[in-house]
Amino acid sequence: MTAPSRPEPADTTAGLQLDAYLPYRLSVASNAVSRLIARAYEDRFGLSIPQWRLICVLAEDGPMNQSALVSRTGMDKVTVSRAAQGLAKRHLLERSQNDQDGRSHVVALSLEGVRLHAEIAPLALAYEAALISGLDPSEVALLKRLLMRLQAAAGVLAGERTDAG
Amino acid sequence: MTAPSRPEPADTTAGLQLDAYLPYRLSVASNAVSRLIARAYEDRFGLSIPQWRLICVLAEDGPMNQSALVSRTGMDKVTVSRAAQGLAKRHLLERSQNDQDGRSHVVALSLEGVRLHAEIAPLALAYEAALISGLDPSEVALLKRLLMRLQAAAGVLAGERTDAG
DNA sequence: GGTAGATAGTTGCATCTGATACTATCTCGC
DNA sequence: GCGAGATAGTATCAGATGCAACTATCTACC
Repeated sequence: MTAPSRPEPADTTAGLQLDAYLPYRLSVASNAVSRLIARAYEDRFGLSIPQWRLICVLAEDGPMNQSALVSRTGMDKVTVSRAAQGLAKRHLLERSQNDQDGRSHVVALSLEGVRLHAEIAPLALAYEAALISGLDPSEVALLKRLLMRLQAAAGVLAGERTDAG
Repeated sequence: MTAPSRPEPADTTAGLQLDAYLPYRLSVASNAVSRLIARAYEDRFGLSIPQWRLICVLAEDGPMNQSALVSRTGMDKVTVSRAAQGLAKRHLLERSQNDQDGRSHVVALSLEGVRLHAEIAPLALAYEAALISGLDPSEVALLKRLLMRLQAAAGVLAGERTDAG
């Protein structure tokens, strides 16, 4: 029954500990990795993360219009628009009229863009390898799977529209 | 041996696939979760993520000065300063002079801040529970461990100063 | 074939973020 | 105690971000 002169701070946390809180761990880890990667691309190639993502997708899947890039990358359409403008200004990609639809342009990597992608890809893979060095491949596979699950769960909780409409 | 008229775009990816690229998966998952959480705190309690983190740390560990908050949360000192100012303006925390050091102030949750934390904590835990529902607890534990490993690896690669100097 | 609503993409704006520079205070060595 | 350098915190500025509004074009229906 003695009231402690200095109450335990832990008493007030109601079972919540920031260090063990998944959204916090996720955000801190992602920020650390993103900062690392963003700096590497920016310093060496003058590319932002959105720009690099567009290059990757276009290299993987070939030409497409911007709204396809939006759904493919999950980025905002404004982000995609500005990234594409920056890349076009450096002639890393080309926009051609879409005969089927006057509103949209078909975006494609230029030869120079393809060359840049081929140059960066090994570096990107090296960064990934360095990050996961010491981890078991099965752990990495599980990690990626869990991240996709979390992303999907967050989308559902945010009231994301699904195909079922 | 016939050359295809439309070359395989995958040929140019040099082994890199964005969807399987860990930094990408991490960033997308983190953004989805962060957006969800940030909206919940902002809409219901008018709190930003940095502000919420300060409240959590102060509730857990008790009063401390801002630089301790910086090292505890890993956030920028500017971010911490602004978050603390916002909370102080709402009287959710109090700043008192530090007799030992005239430069720093001791930051502590007010009674109202403690009450707000106690109110939000269950919601925060509910969000986490919803996000990981369907996952095995051992998977969640592994996920948190791997995220900390990645964060540490990114810090090392970024040339982060360690205690060893 | 003309009008209403949907869609592609851009621009404007308000906010957040972090790097830099600055003030105030502390510490150390003389 | 006094000056040089370190540290706590704030102010200022530039860039990134995303929402909302806008233009241009397409589609559907009458």
